[in-house]
Amino acid sequence: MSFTVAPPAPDSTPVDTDTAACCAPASREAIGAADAEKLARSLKAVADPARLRLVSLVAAHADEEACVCDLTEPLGLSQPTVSHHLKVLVDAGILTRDKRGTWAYYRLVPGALDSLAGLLAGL
Amino acid sequence: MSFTVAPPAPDSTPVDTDTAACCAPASREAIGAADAEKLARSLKAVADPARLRLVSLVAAHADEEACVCDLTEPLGLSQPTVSHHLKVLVDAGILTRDKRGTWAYYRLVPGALDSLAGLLAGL
DNA sequence: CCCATAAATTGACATCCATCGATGCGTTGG
DNA sequence: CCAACGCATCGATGGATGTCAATTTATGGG
Repeated sequence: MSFTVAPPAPDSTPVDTDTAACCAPASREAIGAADAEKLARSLKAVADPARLRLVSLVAAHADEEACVCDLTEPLGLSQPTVSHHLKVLVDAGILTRDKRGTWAYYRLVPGALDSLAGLLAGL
Repeated sequence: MSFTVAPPAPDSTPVDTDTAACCAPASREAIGAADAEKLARSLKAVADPARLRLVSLVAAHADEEACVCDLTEPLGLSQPTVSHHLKVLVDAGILTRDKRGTWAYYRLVPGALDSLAGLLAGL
């Protein structure tokens, strides 16, 4: 969604050519620093055992939505910790939060994981 | 910490969760704790701007291999830092190292990124 | 031999991060 | 109106992590 793989910078930076020292030159453009940082931020959100299990637990639920009370016990973590991880996943655009009454229901953002996986495979 | 998170049982189908309290029950099994930790370790290796750019730079090279001397300057990081990141990527099975003479050439492990992406998308 | 180069290792340091207990806020039910 | 419940936030803390300067190791050339 927000990741533009194409480099927005037309290159005021002279991409060298002078060295040609030990290796072959680049055949295509690599990822830009800004895109790398953005992609890394998204990957960091998923690169945690607890958060991976949270995503999996939410995806495994029958109607693909789950409340915190259902996620705390199978993880073996305290309720504040689970809330923290869920907030990270929501901020990263992986999950959505929907508070109905006393409970907060989380569900997967459709295509979010696939988008991440696609960007990773297309490096 | 009243109980250990990782059961000694093999990883395939460890838990049968009793039915939940407030929400719908799980329709399929979620990822196990051991698998989550292993996947998280691989994802952590890639969840860093510098390492993402390293992977991209290596992949972008003409013969898909690059030495440290070619990677230090475009990253804007010191040589020890680049060496450190490359070691992380090699340890994670993303890159391979091949020292020829004075130079060390790094290249992508075929299918490593796709495998990671597949595991991520299949959560 | 000795020096120059390439890369890895070490040690130190600052920052980030996962985790918890305690607390606050909003909702539900009696 | 008040107690109970679900969840978020706060503050603290121990451990992991990214970064660099200095040093070490290994290779090659004069």
